[in-house]
Amino acid sequence: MRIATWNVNSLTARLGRVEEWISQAEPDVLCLQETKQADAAFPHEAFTALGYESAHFGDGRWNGVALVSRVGLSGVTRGLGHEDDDQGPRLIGADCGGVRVYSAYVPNGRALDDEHYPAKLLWLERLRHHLTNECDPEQPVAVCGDYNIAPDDRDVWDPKELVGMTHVSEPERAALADLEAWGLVDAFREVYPDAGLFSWWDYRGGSFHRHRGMRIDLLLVTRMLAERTTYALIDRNARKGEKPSDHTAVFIDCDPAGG
DNA sequence: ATGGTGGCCCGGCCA
Repeated sequence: MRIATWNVNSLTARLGRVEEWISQAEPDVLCLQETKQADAAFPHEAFTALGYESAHFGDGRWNGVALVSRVGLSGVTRGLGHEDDDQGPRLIGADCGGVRVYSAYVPNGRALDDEHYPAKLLWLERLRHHLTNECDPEQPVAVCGDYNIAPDDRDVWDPKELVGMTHVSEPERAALADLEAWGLVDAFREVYPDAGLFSWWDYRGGSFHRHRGMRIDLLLVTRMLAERTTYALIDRNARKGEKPSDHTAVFIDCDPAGG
C-alpha cells in the first residue's frame, strides 16, 4: 500500500501536476494540503476519472486538506473535534484500506515572537489529544502532511542559518516528540538516516537548485505500520518543471495486513 | 541589500 503526502500550494493551480503525478506514481492513498479551495470547488470528478474516491475539508482561500484513495474511503472526520478549533480547515481523517489516514496541515508559526507561534504549538497539542481520543497506537494509523517542523538538524540545509527561527525550535520539535511518544514513527527517517533530504524549497533565490530546503512533510505512522514499511521516497521530480508547488510529494510503501 | 517568488485575487496577505 503506497501512502503519499503532498502540499500542493493551491489545487486549482496544481490539478494538472497532481493528475500527472497520480498516473505515474500510482499512490493508493494521497494526502493533500493547502488545496486553497472551498468544498464546493474541490475537483472530485478529476479523481473519480483516475479511479479514486476523495474527501475534502476547506473553506476557500486558505488552508484546505484532502484525502484521495483507491483502496476505500469511509468514516471521514473533519477538524480536530475541538470546539475551539479556530485555526482553519487543517485536518481530515478517513479509513482507507485498513489504515486510519489523516491529512494534516500544521499552522506556520511565522516567528518565535509572533502570536501564530504559540497557536501552532496549541494546534499540535490538540492534534495529539484528538489522536488519543480517536485512535489506537496499536492499530495502523498514518498522520501525514505538512508539519512545518524539521525534526532535527539533518532536515535543514544549514542549522546555523536557522538559529532562532521557526520550524527548528526546541518547543516545536518537542511537540513532534510528544506525538512520537503517543506512538508515531517518522516512517521516512526509519528508511533513510541521511542528512540533506528535503521536501520543501522556497520559491525564492533558486533554493531548489541550491539544495537549500527542509524536510517538513512527514508520514508519521504507528509502530506496526513502520515495521511493515518496505520503501520510502521523496519524489523530487514533482518539484521540477512547469509551475511546481514549493513542496514535493513524499510516499511510503507498506503492508498494513502483513508482517 | 530588510530584498527575493508564487498563490490568492487585484492591494495586501500568506507561505
